[in-house]
Amino acid sequence: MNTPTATRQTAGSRAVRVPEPRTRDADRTQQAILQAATDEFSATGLGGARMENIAARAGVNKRLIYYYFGSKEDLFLAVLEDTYASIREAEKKLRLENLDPATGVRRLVEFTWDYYLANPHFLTLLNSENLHKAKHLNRSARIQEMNSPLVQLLSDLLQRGQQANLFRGGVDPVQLYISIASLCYFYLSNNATLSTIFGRDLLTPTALSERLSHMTEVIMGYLLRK
Amino acid sequence: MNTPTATRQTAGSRAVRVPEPRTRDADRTQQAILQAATDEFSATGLGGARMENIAARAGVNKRLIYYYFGSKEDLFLAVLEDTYASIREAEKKLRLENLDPATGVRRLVEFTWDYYLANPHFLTLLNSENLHKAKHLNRSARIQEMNSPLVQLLSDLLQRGQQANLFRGGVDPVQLYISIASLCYFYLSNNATLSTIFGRDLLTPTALSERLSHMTEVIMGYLLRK
Amino acid sequence: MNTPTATRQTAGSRAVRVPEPRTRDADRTQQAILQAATDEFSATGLGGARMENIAARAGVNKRLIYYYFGSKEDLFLAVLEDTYASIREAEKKLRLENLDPATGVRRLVEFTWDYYLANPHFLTLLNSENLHKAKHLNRSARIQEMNSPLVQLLSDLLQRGQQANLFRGGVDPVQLYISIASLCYFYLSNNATLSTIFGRDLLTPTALSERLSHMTEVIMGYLLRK
Amino acid sequence: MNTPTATRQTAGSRAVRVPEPRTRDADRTQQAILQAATDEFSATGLGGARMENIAARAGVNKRLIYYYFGSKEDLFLAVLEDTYASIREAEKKLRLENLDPATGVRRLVEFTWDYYLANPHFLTLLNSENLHKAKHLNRSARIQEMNSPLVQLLSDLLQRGQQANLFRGGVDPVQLYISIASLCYFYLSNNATLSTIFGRDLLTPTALSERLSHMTEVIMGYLLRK
DNA sequence: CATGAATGAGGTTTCATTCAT
DNA sequence: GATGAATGAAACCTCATTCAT
Repeated sequence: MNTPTATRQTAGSRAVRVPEPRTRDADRTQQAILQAATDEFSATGLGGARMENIAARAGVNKRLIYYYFGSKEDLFLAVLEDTYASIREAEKKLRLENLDPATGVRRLVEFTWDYYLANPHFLTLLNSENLHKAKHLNRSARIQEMNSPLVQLLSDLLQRGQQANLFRGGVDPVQLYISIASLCYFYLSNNATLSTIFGRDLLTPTALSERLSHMTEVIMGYLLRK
Repeated sequence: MNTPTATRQTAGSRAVRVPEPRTRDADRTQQAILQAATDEFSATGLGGARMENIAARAGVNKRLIYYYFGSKEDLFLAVLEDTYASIREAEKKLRLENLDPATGVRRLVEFTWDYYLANPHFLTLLNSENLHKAKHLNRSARIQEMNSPLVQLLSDLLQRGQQANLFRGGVDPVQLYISIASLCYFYLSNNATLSTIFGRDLLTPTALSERLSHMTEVIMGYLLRK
Repeated sequence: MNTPTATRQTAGSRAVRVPEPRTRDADRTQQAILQAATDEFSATGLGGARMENIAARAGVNKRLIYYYFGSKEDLFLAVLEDTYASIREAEKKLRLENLDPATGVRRLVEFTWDYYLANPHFLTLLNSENLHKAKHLNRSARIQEMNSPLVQLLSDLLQRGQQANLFRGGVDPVQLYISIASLCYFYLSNNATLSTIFGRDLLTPTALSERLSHMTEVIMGYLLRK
Repeated sequence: MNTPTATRQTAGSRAVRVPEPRTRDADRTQQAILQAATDEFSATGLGGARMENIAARAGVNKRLIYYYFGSKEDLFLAVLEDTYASIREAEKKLRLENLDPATGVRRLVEFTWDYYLANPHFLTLLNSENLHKAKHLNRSARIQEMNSPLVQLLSDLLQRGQQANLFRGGVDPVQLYISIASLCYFYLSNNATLSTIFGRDLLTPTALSERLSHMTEVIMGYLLRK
């Protein structure tokens, strides 16, 4: 999404045609549809999304969506795949292996937070997919192999930190990864109801900055040896 | 709708019945509808829910739903109100003020985890409402006054813990409450996609038990003075 | 169709609601839809039929068709069942068992001819169903048990005729029944292309009368002992 | 359509090619389309046929069909013309005039039966065209002049048979021809519903052989002098 | 000779909702 | 208090066909 030159494939679902001779328009059109679908799906969920709106947003004929993506659900999967591809690509650009353990973990928390903040559709799309028990993702071969390399990186950080006698031992990197994601995700994803319940705007710059500090302290307070 | 004199309430909780000569059946029917709606909404989201299914689940005529609840969105709000009322009621039964600070916080983590586990619809319903930016809850006067008492309880625990030189200072109880909720909520709410991504069943008894340990350690590791 | 008082059931397919309290309107509406569907399906085939047209012909809302009949294919099956029910009912009114063998067979040829002439939709509907390899009828329990009683009657006639030394022996009643139907059916069903090929109007009163004579002679010429 | 100079023919038979410098591929492509269209139309009827499927079956681009045949209905007519051309060609190979009258008639029954058995699409295509009241054939000059030569041959056989005092007199050859076709056509065309109704597989080798015997006896029993 | 891209019209079906009793 | 009958609007999707190369 952010990298128009990357040969991002919408593939995975059957009906998608991969343009061999690389006609300019076809590619651009597919991108436009994908972008529009991302917006619509993230704004209203799978059930609430309207193919008509997606077509309008993309500036293309409704029929063309079916021509390229087959069906609403296949399009949804394509959007999910695209969304995951984007975050995985961003993750690759972190160079955690080059940082000292404590800085590395802090960097990871920041990255996760910033990414969710900058890509709110990521949260909504995942919520939709979870409502459907991941039935679309489970059909995708590509996603399964996109297993987050972060877990490996995190695992390395933890080991290095422990060997340096900085971090506590026995930490499951998957648990930690989920916890970091949890702290960032929930705050932003449930912001609307939380704000209502607590009667307090959670999205002011101050609030956001305080949240990041708090999360970092929670994670580091847990990890660092006493 | 045809009976303008009928005090049709969009409400839902048992206690708030109109003092007219109504049979018990009316109450039971409303409860059945509410329960059916909770199931349907949590299973498919607001957009995906079908009034027909709700009527079928409740074993009543579709028209009755409109008679009692006015519209689909009003029904959704009633479900939300009922859902919040239930968790608030459960929260009241905790007696954190009688526990020492560390035990109290641990107990709160457990309670949150257990409640989400036992009431999965709570997570889905909140996700739906957040997708809609809390527009239903914002219309409800009842909800807005239902601030979670846990924040106050947590605030007391934190103060007691700090005074006993057990807990670190400067902890915002709202931030901590949100963090506890985050750790429990995200793991369960996003279980489907997480399981797919990590290729690991996160709901086995062992996995659940490990998660609870991990979360408790994260929270206590952060809170306890070094 | 011809007998509005008969408790003709549109049943068979799942979605059909059988009106217990026998509301007048519901029954009349279902009949109207069935009649309209019969007309539309027989005029254009299953694929060519338009639900919109059926609704218009019946003077009801399109949605109502789905309310009563579930889907286009279920409606088609209901039409087929209704069509078969009608011809079976008409067949019952023949009293072949009371006629002498030769007269009985002649009467049967006449009946078949007259029925096809008076109910041209019967031919078209069967053609459509055969195009679909009887996939709708095969789903119907009712049809299977409606096995033509005519075969039994015909069998009796053949036996009586043979015992009286009038008819030849070794005649399979099913083969004969199919042959009688063939002679009538094909002439009428394929009339359009036959007329084009032979450049001769096959539907003038004279032509029809000649056809009936010819068919009767063919059948009797075959059956009667030399 | 884009090439007004191109002598695009709605025709279909091989011989009628335009004398322009065309490669063999063009001819082969047209044949492939025609064959694919025959299969698709006979399988699903005119209304049910999909241009997309025809293109896929023929292994050509959809646009090409329009280039060569103009429209779906024109293509359907081309298929009909091709189908009729084929049966007429087959009929020419019969040499009934060299056979004695009784053998000739028997041979004709056999031929008709065998041809329908070997070319089931013939039946389905005719049914479709009859559903549309022969509106396509009526537009074709070629078809209208293609009177079946069998009628003439049959007429001769009848005359010879009558002169030899073998056959009964006063038999209209058209009626007899239609009857022969009827007996063969209906059994095969309506096989699906008949099998369902009678609960008996009508296409086993034994059943087919018995049918041929029966039909031959019916026709000969009618024709032969007593 | 051939094709991928694109479309407008219209198809079946679904849905929340209301009418009439 | 309760229900079967009925509907208008709009959803997803399909189809024959044309555009541009």
